[in-house]
Formats: sequence, C-alpha cells, structure tokens
Amino acid sequence: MRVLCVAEKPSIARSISQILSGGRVETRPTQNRFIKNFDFNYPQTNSTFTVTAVAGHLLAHDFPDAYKQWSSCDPFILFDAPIHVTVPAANKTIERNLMTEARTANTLMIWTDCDREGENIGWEIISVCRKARPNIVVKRARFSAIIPQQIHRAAQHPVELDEAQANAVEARITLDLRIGAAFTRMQTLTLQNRLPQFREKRDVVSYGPCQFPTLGFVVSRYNQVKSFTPEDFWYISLSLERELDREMKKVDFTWRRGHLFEEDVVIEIYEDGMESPRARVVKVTKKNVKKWKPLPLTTVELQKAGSRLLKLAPKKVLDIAEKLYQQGFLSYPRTETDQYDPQFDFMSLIGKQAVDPAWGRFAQGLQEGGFNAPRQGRNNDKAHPPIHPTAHAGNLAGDDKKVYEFITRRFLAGCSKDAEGFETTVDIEYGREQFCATGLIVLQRNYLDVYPYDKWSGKEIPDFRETEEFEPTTCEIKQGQTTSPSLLTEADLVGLMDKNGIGTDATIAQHIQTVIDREYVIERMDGATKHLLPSTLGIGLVEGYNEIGFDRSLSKPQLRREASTTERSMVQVCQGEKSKDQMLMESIEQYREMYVIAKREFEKVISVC
DNA sequence: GCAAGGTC
Repeated sequence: MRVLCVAEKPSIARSISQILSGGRVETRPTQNRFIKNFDFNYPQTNSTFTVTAVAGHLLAHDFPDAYKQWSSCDPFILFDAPIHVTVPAANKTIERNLMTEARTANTLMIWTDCDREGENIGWEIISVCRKARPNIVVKRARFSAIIPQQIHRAAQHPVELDEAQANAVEARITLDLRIGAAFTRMQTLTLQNRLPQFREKRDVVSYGPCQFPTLGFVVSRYNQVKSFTPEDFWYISLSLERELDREMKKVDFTWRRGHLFEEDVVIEIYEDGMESPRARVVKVTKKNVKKWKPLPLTTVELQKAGSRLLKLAPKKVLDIAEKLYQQGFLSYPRTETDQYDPQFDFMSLIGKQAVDPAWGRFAQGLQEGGFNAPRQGRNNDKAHPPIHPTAHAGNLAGDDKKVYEFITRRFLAGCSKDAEGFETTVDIEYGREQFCATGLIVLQRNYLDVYPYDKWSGKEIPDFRETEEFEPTTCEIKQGQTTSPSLLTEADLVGLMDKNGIGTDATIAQHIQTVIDREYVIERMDGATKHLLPSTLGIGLVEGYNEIGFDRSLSKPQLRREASTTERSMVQVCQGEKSKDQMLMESIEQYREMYVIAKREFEKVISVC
C-alpha cells in the first residue's frame, strides 16, 4: 500500500514525516524549491508513505477573459458571471508534483490544518490528484497538535473530509470575488465618468467586505472625536502629609463620587463636610495582590504589542515574524492559540536561551526551579502552538532584533511566576463624604525582570489605623474637564477587527495596509503615537453607504460577520442545513439590491459635486 | 485596474 500525504505547508510535511518515520526518512526534491517529498515506511499500517505539501490554496478563482476588461460589461452582471477555477502559473510545479505522486498511490491522505480553510484546501488537493488517479481512496488525518501521539493516531485512524466546511469556504470565495469586483468597478467607473481628476489618476476606488468595515471603524472614531464637546466637572480633593521613613509624604485621597458635573452641588457637599474638620479612618484593608504574567502569544496580540510597544506597523511585525520563522528562529507566526499543549517541551526551549547576554540569566533561573506552567488562554485553533522562539538568535539587528527579543521575553515571562505585591487601601470619611487612598509595595518582581514592557511600580503610603482621626492638610474643590477620545491607533484597530471577526490573524494587517494604500485612511504622527485619520474620500464613502444601508450598512462589521467568519449563513452550510448554491443565491440577492441603490446614490451625489 | 483567504 502506498499512501500519499499532503500537508498545507512544507513545515508541517517535514514535522509529520519526522514523527511518523522515527527519523528514517528519505528526502526528494521537487520542481518547487520550497517543497520536498519525504519517503519512509510506516509498518504500523503496512504502508509506504510519501509526505508532501502544498503552499496554502492551490486553486485561483477569477472571471473568464470576456469579463476581465472593465469596459467589456456592466459590473452588475458580475453577480451572475461564470467563475473559472484554475491552477495559477505559480502553483503549476506543485500541481505537477501532486499528480505524479498520486499516479502511483492507493490512498490520498489530507493533512491540511484542521480549520475551515484547511478543509477547503484539502478539497482542492483532492480535485488535482483525481485528475491523475480518479479512483484514489481519500482520507483525512485529524490532529490538533504536532506531537507524536496525536500524529500517529491521526495516521492510523483517519476520518472523512468535512465537505460542508469546504463548501462554506468555496461560497465565501465566490461571494467575495463577485461583490468586490462589481462594487469596485462601479465605484471607480462612476467616479471617473463624472470627475475628471479621477480619470487622470486611474486610482482604484475599491470595495471589499473586509476593507470597508475596517475603514468604518476609523471613520466612526473620527466622528466621535469631531463631535466631542468638553464638559466641566468638579470634585473634592483631599490630602494629608504624614511621615514615612523619616520623610514627609503627601497622600492623595480620591473622592468616592469621582466627579460631578454641577458646581453648586459640589459646593453644597463641600460646605456640609466642613462642619467637622476632622477625617476618620473607616477601614484599612491589606492584602496580597498579583500582577499576572502575560498570556501565550497569538498573532493578533503580537501585532497589537508590536504596534504599541515596538512602534512597528502590524504588517511589518508579521513580515518580520514570517522571515524569522523561515530562518528557524520562531515557531509558526500565524496562530490563534493562546494555550500550550500539556506535553509541550518548555525546558529545552528555555535552555536554548540560557546563553543570551541579556536574558540568559533569567532563563537559567527558570531552569533551576523558577519555571511555572504558562497561563491558559481561551483560544485554540488546533493547528499551531502559541508563538515562541525555537532557537537562540544572537546576530539579529534593527527591527528583526526588536521583534525576536519581544517574542522571547514574552515566552520567558510566560514561563515565570506572576509578580507579587502588597496592597493597602485606606478608606476614610470626611463629613458625610468618603475618600480612599491606595498604596502598593512590589514584593517579588518575578516575570517583570524579563519583561520590561509591563510596568508595575510601588507606591508606598504611611501607616493608618482604623478609627483614627486626622485633620487633612488640604481639602479643596478642584475643577477639571472631560477630554476627547483619541483617534484610533493601529493597535486599537487590530483589536476591533479581531473582536468583530473582520479578517483573520494572517490578513488583518493586510486590510489595514490596503485602506491606507487606497488613501481612505491617513497615518498621522502625534508625538510618538501614530493615529489613523480618515481621508475626505474615506469619510464620503462610509457616510454615503451608511445613509443607504443604515443598520446593515456595508461599512459596518455585522454583514461581514454574517457573511464569512463566525457567520450564520456559512454555519448553516457547514451544518448541511442549506446547500451552498441556495445560500449563495440568497446572499447574492441581498448584495444585488444594495448595488442598485448604491449605484443610484453614487450618481446622484457625484452630479452635485 | 477588482476580493479575501491560504502560503512562500
């Protein structure tokens, strides 16, 4: 029996070959420089195995030539135009390898990632292999981590490919293509016809089901900032100077009411309090507190942190992580998982960092008993572990070094202990009003020693006894003003997109880049922080669509959520409740209606310009 | 000249 195994990417093919062969494996090159074929015997199932890989999707979807010319047809018919599925030129060598290998195999075993996209890529692999060997037996290996026990079990107990999931992805692909092409052409051509400056520039005014909600977040925050009017507020500020370690220390007490927006009410309360000029300590609470170490690192968190702490654009961070992964320094950088597998080998990875001049000592400390199992997050994509360093890299420079250092420190911090501190809260009463002050002493820095990105500073306060009374050093009414929210940062935007299911870990950064490239969004430096500001064109597009569609507007995240990732409609396809075609027809119809209205409004607005 | 998803 000869079994052909196909993984989603070369790195997985290599890993599973190593595991299944026990190291006795022969490597054959293919015509594709990235992809190797691995041959070995697998006596557990009396088979000869060949393990190879694709590089993500194998097939491309596009309109036939007759529809490719923008002037060749009304964009509206793209909702119904045929879609050709081809192997693009770049993937021909991969296709050839699969067909050659399939010709002499009895069984095809799909080893793509166990997510929805993986089921679809599996289906693409099957369609190519069947061209060479129509009656090949097809199986699917199901695994949730690249660890020996799981990989052997997957090889020995294969299941069937989940066709409903593969269909759901297929539906999303054609839906996105039709909507993207139709709306993009309509927007661009309408603008070019009416406004000469667009004719000259030949800029594309693209529409995409991920681009527009992304832009929508930027515009929405911009509007909040623009419509903000500051409000005055008043509060009572109370302080006491008291000795601590032979020095006088000022303790600021916070008013329990926070602040109020009516000055006369605050004055009234203040004057009531003045009747008794002494404050009384109601309660002194002392407790041990912890500052939690960071969670295992996902792609989205890496991008947020990279933008916030390292000042690198999310796209840049991901590109660097990808390069370091290729060089063998990092684990796979596209992962949603923030839990480590229980059998994960932390110690040997920590050991590799012990030689580093900056954090080697800390790593040694972990080896010598300081190790604590990392926290468990709530996400597991069942395909990749959290991002971690796989080898020590001593010769990096510039941004590469910054990214590697962050990932390594984050990993070591996660293997350490939470920081420990001691918190004292003093509640007092002054008149009828309550105030409180808090002090903190950091007892054990633990993970903070290797993770300078987190700050936790102690603020000591003098001793207070319950029921004691004192006369405040100052007690006065102070005035303040509410401040406007700030424009979105890239980190904010990554977070919003992630929360709303716009794009995936691997594409969120790309969508942000796209709305910037299209000049819908402008990056603006405010001091050291980069903020995102919508352009006039960006605002115009979003407001225009909001006026047409209101709650189901194209720029709002709901439509995308329903139409692709956590989407209701796709889930129905997945569960077999609806056929792919039925679901597609319903979705297309919805967009067709919006297209007609959008086009009319577009022409109306532009004729006014 | 168009989308979003996977990967190198």
